[in-house]
Amino acid sequence: MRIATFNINGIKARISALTEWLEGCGCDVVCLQEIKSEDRAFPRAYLEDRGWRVETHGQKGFNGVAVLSRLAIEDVARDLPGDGTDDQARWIEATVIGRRPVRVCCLYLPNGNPAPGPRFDYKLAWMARMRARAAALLASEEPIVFAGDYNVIPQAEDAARPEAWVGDALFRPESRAAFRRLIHLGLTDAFRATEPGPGHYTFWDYQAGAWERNNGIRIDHVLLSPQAADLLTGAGIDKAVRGGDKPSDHVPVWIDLDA
DNA sequence: ATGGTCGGGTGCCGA
Repeated sequence: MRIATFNINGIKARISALTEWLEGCGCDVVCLQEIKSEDRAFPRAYLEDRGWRVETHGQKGFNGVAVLSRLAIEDVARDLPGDGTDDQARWIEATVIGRRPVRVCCLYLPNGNPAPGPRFDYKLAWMARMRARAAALLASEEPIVFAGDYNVIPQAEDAARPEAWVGDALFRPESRAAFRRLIHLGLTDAFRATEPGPGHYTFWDYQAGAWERNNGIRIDHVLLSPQAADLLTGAGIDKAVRGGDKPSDHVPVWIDLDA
């Protein structure tokens, strides 16, 4: 089972590039972030006609997540528990049925800038809520995948120019510590389990020729429960997508599970 | 549309 995560930065602007990538990626399940669309405006029928089951959790204008699946989907849940006043569409989870079922959580973690400030407070509170949700799911001892745009640069080696990110909400010690608290639950960073070392990025800013200079950061991650990590056979970053026509500023990250 | 660049809710704001 191949599962990917891709922050598409707007479904309307990305439908062509997304379709082209979907047709060649070999994915069974795709987690999308920043669909920037209400559910009723999402091109559900277009994707269903191409063989995908579609579950969305959108809102007008920004944020928004979706799960596409070639496999049967069960038990879809929207919103991250823990704050009934949070109306931002950043979380959807569902069970996909391969040779065995896998719980897939698709997340768009808050950016948090400017930091410090209320946006940064919201990011850290959201990460604490995610930790609680992950701990609750881990009690099932089933394969669970947490795939999405984490808006966290875990280590200096995950940025081409780490010095440029000091003080940014994506690289502040509090954000990195909260990411480590997720890892310390027993989760595995699937890409890092496969590809150690510097020079692997998933985001290049549209500004200042970041792509041409390879000035990237690794902020899109797939974390695995121990039972999912047992099934991991490969992981990768589809870097070439960034050089295509009308690209997102993020590229897809994928994993293969023996499931 | 801006500083540099994209996306959308718009005539800017979020990233």
